[in-house]
Amino acid sequence: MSNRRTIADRTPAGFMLHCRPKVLRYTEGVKKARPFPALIDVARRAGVGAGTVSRVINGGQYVSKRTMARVQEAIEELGYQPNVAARSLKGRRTKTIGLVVPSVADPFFSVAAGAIEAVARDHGSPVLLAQSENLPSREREQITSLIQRRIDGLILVPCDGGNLSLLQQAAFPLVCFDRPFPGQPFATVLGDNYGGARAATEHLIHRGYKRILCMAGDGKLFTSQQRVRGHRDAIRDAGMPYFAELEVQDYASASDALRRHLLGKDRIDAVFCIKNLITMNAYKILRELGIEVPSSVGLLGYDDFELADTLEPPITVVRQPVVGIATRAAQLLFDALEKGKHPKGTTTLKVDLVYRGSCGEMLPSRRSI
Amino acid sequence: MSNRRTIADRTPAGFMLHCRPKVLRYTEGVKKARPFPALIDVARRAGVGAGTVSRVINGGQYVSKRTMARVQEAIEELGYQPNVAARSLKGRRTKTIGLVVPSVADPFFSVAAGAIEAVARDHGSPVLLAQSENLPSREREQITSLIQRRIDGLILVPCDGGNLSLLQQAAFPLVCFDRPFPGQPFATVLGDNYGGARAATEHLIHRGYKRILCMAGDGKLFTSQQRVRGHRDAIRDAGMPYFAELEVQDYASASDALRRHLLGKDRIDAVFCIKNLITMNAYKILRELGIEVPSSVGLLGYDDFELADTLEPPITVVRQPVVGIATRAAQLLFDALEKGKHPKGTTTLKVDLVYRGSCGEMLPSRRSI
DNA sequence: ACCGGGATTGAAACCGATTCCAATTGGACG
DNA sequence: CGTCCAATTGGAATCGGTTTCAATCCCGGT
Repeated sequence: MSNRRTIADRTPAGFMLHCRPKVLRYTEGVKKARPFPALIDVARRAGVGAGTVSRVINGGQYVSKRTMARVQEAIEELGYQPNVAARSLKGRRTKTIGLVVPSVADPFFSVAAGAIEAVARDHGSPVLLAQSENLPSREREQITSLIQRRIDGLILVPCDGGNLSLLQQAAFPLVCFDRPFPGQPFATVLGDNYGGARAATEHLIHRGYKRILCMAGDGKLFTSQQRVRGHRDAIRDAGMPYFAELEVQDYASASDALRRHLLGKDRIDAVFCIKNLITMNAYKILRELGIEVPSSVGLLGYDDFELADTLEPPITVVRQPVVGIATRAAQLLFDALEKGKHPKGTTTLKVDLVYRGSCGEMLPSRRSI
Repeated sequence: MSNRRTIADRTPAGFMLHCRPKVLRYTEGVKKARPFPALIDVARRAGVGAGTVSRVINGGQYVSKRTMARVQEAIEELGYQPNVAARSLKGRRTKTIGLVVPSVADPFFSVAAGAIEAVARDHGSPVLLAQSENLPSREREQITSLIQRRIDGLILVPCDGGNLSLLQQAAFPLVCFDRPFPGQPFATVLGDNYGGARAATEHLIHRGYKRILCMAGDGKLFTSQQRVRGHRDAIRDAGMPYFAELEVQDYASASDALRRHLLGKDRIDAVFCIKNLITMNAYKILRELGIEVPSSVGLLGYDDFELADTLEPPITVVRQPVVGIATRAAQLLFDALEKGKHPKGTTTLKVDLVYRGSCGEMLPSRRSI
């Protein structure tokens, strides 16, 4: 049985053809099996118009106390929850932001995601989470999906410049995080990769290490490139010879390369690891080979990690202010959204060199870069 | 020149009063500054009706090849992106799921979140991420926020039973993850906490340890309780005496308690840590005090962690199949969404006891529980 | 030229909010 | 008690899609 009602029920037949007026949207008494009560249901229950309920929900300007109370009561009774999708259709704001990271399982990005969610929540916007896996095509899919959901703004760890047109068309505020957008002046927040790596290598040199192996991970990534650059410049400025073979630019061969350089002739006497997991891996290998750290070989890692201070010896690292970077990025985004000040330029946050002992330092301490 | 057409053009004036027809929604020539082109823009560009464009987008049933091509072209030219909010308003599906975890910075949950996002993406649904911090009030806020966004389904790590009514009213599929919903038969996926802990303690006992300190973390959490229960039962079934003072139920006093029990009289000879971070902390303290592991004191942790196999000695742990649990939860949810089979009951996944050496085992190996 | 019927198509209702506008109400005041 | 102005209020258009319905098109068959 259909509860659909057309004008035919109320209009003389002759009118039908030329003048088909709007049908009443909700027919009283007919209970639609809607999962959630809608605003109109609240309105009817309180015996007021839709506009009035809307006004009550949005701060209650121009609504009498009595009406307000009645509406509030109806809202309570029905357990009314406004539909953000409908609201944003008219209002142009979804109160939702997007976050695209390579992988949330990565401790760096998971901590960042946590901090970003916290800021977003304080502003009443949940976070739509997407992972790009550092794949341009995946990134594109994810951004498209977020655009179709009309996010108010996006925090992105760009892995590719190819999606520029997508982003330009979208025209919502964008903040890049950890990496800049290739060749574009989008707002960006990141740690001082160059400075951190440079200070790290200078430290190694200063401690007397001469042949430093640089384990760079994925050489195509911006962070990796910057850190390698800092490393190279430190070597050059110290007047030391530069050896191309002492840079390992990919994950796959990293372990083998390290082993080779630790055992063959022309042995290295220090390892500079450009990322978390690489450092841990290098530590494992050094242990496995029974090489003394720091006396035979020095070890220095980029990114701090749980237990870095507990290993034997404790590992000296460059520590990025992850939460600070993430929070800053989120704040920039909400400044743009709420105060309209569109963020531009790059914010580079200082990093710390945390002395712990894997390069032969005495006491735990640190220096700000 | 307007080709705006109201019914007035075709209707005798007298009809107007009683029968006020709808005005055409878009007047050509007036370019609205809309951030994104809408379906109607595509329709006009292609010279077809809105319905036709909609049909093209949704699979192209009942559309001629020629029209189809024309519409596709218009979509390309305008860079049209459908508005999911508008779509879901009518269609009742937001193609978005919610995920509420205590904290994404926690490695356990970040890995889980990554796995869940991966499954969700495969189904074309991004994930709305929310953190509860294990606070009931926060959990409530977050769930409310997700409901207002009309998520299709929710994966929840419940920290409180107080939000039941909210969830019941919402009536979307819900899958609990890592913990059950207190007193409710919602679908749940978790590891075998009881069995894992029991096997762990049995192992310690079997290795000859007699006085085992159980560091339980937050004793109010389900996982903690289950594991403590497994631990107790193992002790009881071994016919060993049970000492209440050997259970530490909160984080704050954990370190002090451990130190006390390691140094005072009636010393313990093993530590069973119920969570990741607690294990790492215990390891630090054991090291700091110069206590030999496993000869003086045995150490066993719940949850595997990076470097557990590299510490000296490598740490024996109970390993949960995190990705498996998370993936299963996500799959249950999408089964519900796509195949309509509403999930019920609890799925308990097996855990592994990974023998590494911190309890005096010989070789690395493992046993499935 | 006429007819039946399936393939296409456009128009308009509808989803659930916001917002503008016009109408009504209420209170102060003369 | 009538006026006037401001505070309230209801109604309708609108956002951007989906979906139903009826109209039209196109065909072969007669």
